[in-house]
Amino acid sequence: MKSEPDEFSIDDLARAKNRTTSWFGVRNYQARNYMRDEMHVGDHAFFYHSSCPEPGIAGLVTISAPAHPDRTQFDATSPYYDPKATRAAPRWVNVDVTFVEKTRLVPLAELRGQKALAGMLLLRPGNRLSITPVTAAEWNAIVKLARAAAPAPPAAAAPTTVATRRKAKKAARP
DNA sequence: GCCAACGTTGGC
DNA sequence: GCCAACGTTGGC
Repeated sequence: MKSEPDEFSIDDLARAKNRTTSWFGVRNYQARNYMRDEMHVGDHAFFYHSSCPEPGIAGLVTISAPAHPDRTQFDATSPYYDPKATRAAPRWVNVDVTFVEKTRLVPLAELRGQKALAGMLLLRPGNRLSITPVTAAEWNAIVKLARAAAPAPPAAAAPTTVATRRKAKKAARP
């Protein structure tokens, strides 16, 4: 489950009341359907930080309430307001998620390097879905990764190319 | 900030 | 139902 940490991070969830939040704001039918049809109380999920300097898996959560109408769709002051949704016929639902554990940040690039995750939906090129299913094998592989030490960073910075030096020089001009 | 890859909208 | 235009996502 993706969230932009600027909006709501794993630390925000850890601080939230009952360490729980409604996963509001999903406005994609496929992602909604996963919450509505596939996610059950007690299921586990990864908390993924997206659209940020270091995208990747940041922690583990559990589903603590089944899908119910997303309140923000009725709130005209919310960025997630949907004028076509009515209380009689809500269009958007969300589950509740509860904090389980903050892990080390497992970067997207590291996930991409894992053979065991080659088929993972999250990593599929062009994938934009904010909620995607995880197989048991993928779950286990990632939890193992998260518990392992982070791989050592490269010993030295990448060598500067002529092109990037030119660019830097150009940018430095008054 | 750029851009590729999608999803949604709305005219026809 | 088609499809072009437009908006959004999200990595880089």
